[in-house]
Order: sequence, then structure tokens, then C-alpha cells
Amino acid sequence: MLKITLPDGSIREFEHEVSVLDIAKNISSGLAKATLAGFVNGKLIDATIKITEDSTVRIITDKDEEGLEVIRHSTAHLLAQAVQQLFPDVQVTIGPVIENGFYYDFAFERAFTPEDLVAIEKKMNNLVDQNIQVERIEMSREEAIKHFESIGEKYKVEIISSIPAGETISLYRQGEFMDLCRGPHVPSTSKLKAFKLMKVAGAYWRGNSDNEMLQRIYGTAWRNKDELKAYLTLLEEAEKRDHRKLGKQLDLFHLQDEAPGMVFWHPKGWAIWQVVEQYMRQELTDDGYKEIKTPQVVDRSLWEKSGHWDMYGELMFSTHSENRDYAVKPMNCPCHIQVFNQGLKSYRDLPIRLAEFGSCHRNEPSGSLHGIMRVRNFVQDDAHIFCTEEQMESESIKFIDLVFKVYQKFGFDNVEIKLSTRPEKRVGDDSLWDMAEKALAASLEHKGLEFTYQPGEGAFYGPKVEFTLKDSLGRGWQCGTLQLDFNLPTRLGASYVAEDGSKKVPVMLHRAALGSLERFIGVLIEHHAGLFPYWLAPVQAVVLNISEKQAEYSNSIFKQLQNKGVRVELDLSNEKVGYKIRQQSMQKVPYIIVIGDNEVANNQITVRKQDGTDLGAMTIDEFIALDK
RNA sequence: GCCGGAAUAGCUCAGCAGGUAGAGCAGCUGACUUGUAAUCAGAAGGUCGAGGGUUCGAUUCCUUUUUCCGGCACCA
Repeated sequence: MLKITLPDGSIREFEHEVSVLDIAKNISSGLAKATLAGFVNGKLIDATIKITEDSTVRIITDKDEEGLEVIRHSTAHLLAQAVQQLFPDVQVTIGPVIENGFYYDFAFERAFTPEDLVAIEKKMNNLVDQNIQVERIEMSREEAIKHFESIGEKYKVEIISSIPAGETISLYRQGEFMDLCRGPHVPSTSKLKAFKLMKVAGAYWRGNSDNEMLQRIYGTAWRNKDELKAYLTLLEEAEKRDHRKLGKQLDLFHLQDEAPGMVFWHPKGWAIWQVVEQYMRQELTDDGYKEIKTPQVVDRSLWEKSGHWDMYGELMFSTHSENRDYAVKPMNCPCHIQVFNQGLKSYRDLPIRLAEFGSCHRNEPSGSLHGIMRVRNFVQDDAHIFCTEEQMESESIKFIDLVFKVYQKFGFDNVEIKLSTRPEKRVGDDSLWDMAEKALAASLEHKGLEFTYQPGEGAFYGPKVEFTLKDSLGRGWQCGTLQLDFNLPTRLGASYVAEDGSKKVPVMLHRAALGSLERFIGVLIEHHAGLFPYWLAPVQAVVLNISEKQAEYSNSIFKQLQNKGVRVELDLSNEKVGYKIRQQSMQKVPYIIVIGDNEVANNQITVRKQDGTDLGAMTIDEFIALDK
């Protein structure tokens, strides 16, 4: 007798061992049809595996998140099967689930073409129609190795060899195709109903750039066609919001061949920049920071002392003059320590918070550049806080508060937090790392914030907290950072006189809320799809006349608005109103002010919002007082 | 940096298989003096990313190179 406990607490008894699928059949045929896998005693397993002991069972269908994962994973296998049928020379490697889909890496003598993708997808659909059963097989390590060696799959052999001894080696067979896999998988290929191959790309074997490059095929997979369609629509929406496209359309900035990864800001883009920078400057002042400015080009010896030359020498722009080597600063912190080091500091002076909107250059690998999101010349809302060990937690907390306040102001309220700990290549004693990692975790916990650890991802001088904000399309952008550093102050000789008269090394907090302003403005563009809120809009209003007769009055309105601090433009061009409104609407100007004979006669303005709402006639003061 | 793709007028894009380029919009000129998302007409606009090669002839083929795009790797 076998007792199966279901999520609602009910217990079903069976004479013989049963699979999740059997249990589902016992409940209803509809459920059986929808069954993809099962959650048995806390473990996700195949629907067809026999359960031999009393168990708690949850049946997984496509309604469950796990169900969708299983679908995606099985679609990756389907892809591999199709590829092997079409290209027998291909070796299969790995095919995991990723956000929104999956990929599979193949070793192939050439790259897949878009035409290949079409053929592969067709073959996949064909395999779905054949409704091939998916079967789990367990093997000993030796058998598995022998099997994959016999069919020339050397990557699989390598993977098996890296599976810890004692772990079960499982394979999945669908038709003639058999893949090494932990599972679980859908019971048959007919469960895979909505997928699409997206793109091909190169990817290093095992993610290591020393290894050979494989051919990766990306795909997306969903529960049904509607979900697939919704996802593809989302991608289209994202494409429309692309900051590179909008940057051109809205005349915000440009990039050109002569300065790869460095932005030419146009008046409108720079207007946004100024709003963002001035806002941050105000917040920093309110929070007790002092703004400074430090040199752009600094002698190599400083970077050697700081450790940057060793770590990042290759990625720094350097120059020389009169037998001296210089580097263009890739970050502000070593210079900030120089400012701190001027004059004797007492514990009474701490914390000292030094901020700088300093222009930094990093010679990022060519392939990593991306619009204004990843550039070689950037400015951060950067600051370094010098404090005592006692102060580091309260300073961290203070900064965390600032980050959330600032993000809120820009309209982001979904923030993810990660804590990156000591990397392999690092400077400083482990005892210092212990202390720093603990302090960061403690301040996050103090704020009651949830976070995940990223082991080994910290900076070479200290651990870091990363703040990733989610935009209106749900995409994540890592912007803010908080790093605790005991090392650079030591290396660069920073000290203060403690209460007992001894000299101590201050703790340094590296912190930025927005991160690179270039990147942050890129995120703002995509988040708002170019339709900036009034306070950020580069042009907040445009005054346009209906005919030449109102030119003079329009000009005086324009002047008055400008005097009241509105970023306003004037359009007196000899065009019809409809045309002018269309032009300004496409430029996404929040308010269009139309001036005709009526407005002149009544000393008023007529206001139209970007979305077409007509706010009617009003005075300038009424317009200024509008809740925007 | 690595794999793959791309580069044509200010912008968006055509240009079949080698015979020195075409559209729409913008810009310019003129007419019209306009009431809420495109008024009409005319003229003009290009070393086809850069260098080298094959060819009688190259935007087209080959090659080198730069930049961009999609990924990978990297991201102090």
C-alpha cells in the first residue's frame, strides 16, 4: 500500500508503485494531459518515474513556474535533437534554461546561418508532431562515458568527468537522440507548443575565453502561442525604446568612429544631464558631502601604488611626457585619497564625504561597447566616505537610504540588491575582508532589505553591494554600488589621529547611486520611452503661432516662460498648426502652447499636452502653476 | 579581445546576376497666412566607411582595416 499526500492535504492510496502521471490520471484525464513533471518530497522529478514509498506529491503543469522551466529545458533538448538530425557532424554540449527561454551550445565547424535556423525550427516542429516519448535512463559513470565516446561526443565525456563521484548519471532519450541531463523533462515532445529560435552567437566552451568558441543558438519558449506572441511584442516594444534610436530621433547625443565609446552630447541630451547632475548635487549637499575636482591625468606611480596598474594596466589609457608615464584616470578614488591626505585629520573630522562628478576613461574591450550604456568615457555621481570602523555601518545605512530616495525620484521602485564578496585576485588580509563583508551585510539587514550573495564578484580592494533597478519593461540595470575598502587607504597612506593619539587608517566607502550618468540617462530614455516627465524633459514646452500675425506675441510668451525657468522653445516657422504640432509631438515635448488671434486678444495661451489632451486657454501664471 | 553579421544622401531605407546610384522624410527656394499629429510646387543633395587588389570597368568580387549591431568574455 502506497500513501500519496496531495497539496490540499488529501491522501490517495495505491496498490502498486505509481508515477506522478498515474496519480494525475487517477484524479482526472484532463490533469493527466496537462502533467509535465512532479514535485515529490520536495524534489522535482519526471512525471513518469515510479514512486516507491509514501510521499507528498504536487503535480506540475504549465500553470506552475517549474512547469514553464521544464518546458524550456525540454525545448533545448528538442533543439539539440533537431540540430543533430540535420547536421550529424555537430557535437552537443550544454543547453540550459535562461530568462524567457533557453540556449544550446554546439561544436560545429562553421557558424549556423539564419537559413539554418529556419530549417532547424521546422525540424523541431516536425519532431513535436511526431509526439516522441521522453525517457529517463540512469547509467554508471563508465557506461555513460563509453556511450558518449562511442558516438564521438567529447564534450559530454568532459562534462561527465566533472560530475562529482556518487552523483547519479542520468540521460534522457527521445527517439534516437540521447542527452546527458539532470532533468526533469516533459513526458513527450507534444507538450512543447510555443517556441521560436531567436539568434545565433559565438560562446566560449565553459564560459572561459581561453577555450574554443562554440555556436550558441538562443530560443524562447512559452506555455502557449499567446504567451509567445506577448513576449515577441515586448521585444518589439523594447526595440522602439532603444536609447540609441531615441537618442538620434530626439537629438540627444551621438557617437562617431573617431571617438568610440565616448559620447557627443547635444543641447537636449545635455539638458537632461544637467537636470540629473544638479539634482544629485543637491542630494549630496543635503547629505553632508563636499564636492571636489581632481586631475584627469595622473602619474603612473600613483596607479602602481593603488594596485590599479597591476590589475587594469591594459585597460587604462596612458600617455607620457618628458620621460614620465601618465594614465588618464579610470576612477576617482586614488585622487580623493590625495585630497584626504592633505593636512592632518582627526577622528573628530570624520566622516569626510568627498564627491566628484569626475570624468573617467577606461579602455573597455571593443566588443563590450554598447550605445551610451557601456562607454569608455563616463562620469559617475561618485563619492568616497572616509570614516572610522565604528562609523562604517551607519554610513552604509545612510547611503542605502539615499539610493532608495533617489531611485524613487526617478520613478524606479523595484530594486534588487546583490552583495559581491572577495574575488580570487585581491589585495589585503582576509581578516579585513571578513570585517568588510560582514559590515555590508549587517547594514543591509539593518534596513530589512533582501539580497543575494555573489561569491567572488567583489572589487579587488573590497566587497560591494550592487543595486539593480527594474525598468518599466521589467529589465534590470545595475546602477548603484557601495563598496567597503580597507585596502586602498592603507596602500595610499591615508590616516587620521584617533582619540588615543595613535595614527589609524580610515575606512573608505566607494559609493555611487546612479553609477555612470551616461548609462543612467540611457536607462531613463528606455524606461520612459523618450517621454520624459516634465522635470526631466529637455524641452518642457514649445510656443507655436498659427500665422505670422501672432509672431511678436508668441515671442513675448516664449521670453516670459524662459524667464520663469521653463525650458521652452519657439516655433514661428511658416507651416500649418497641424504640421507643427505633429513635429513637436514626435519630439515628445510635454506641453505645446498654441498662439492664435484669440490668445493675443485675451492675453492668454492655449495649452495642449503631449498625449493630445487639450487644457484650453489660460494665463502664463496658470500654466506655471499647473501640476505637472 | 573572440564568433557571426552590417556599413549607400542629414534621417529611414531600395539597388536582381560587376557597366561610376534611387525613394520617402528632413534641408533649401517659392507660393499659401493657415486653429490642434504631414499644404502645394521647384531646384539641389552621394569619392556607396577607409586602404589595397582582381577586372576594359567595382557600391557590387577578393583582401586589409575602422566603426557599428547580436552574443561570448570583460566590467576597478
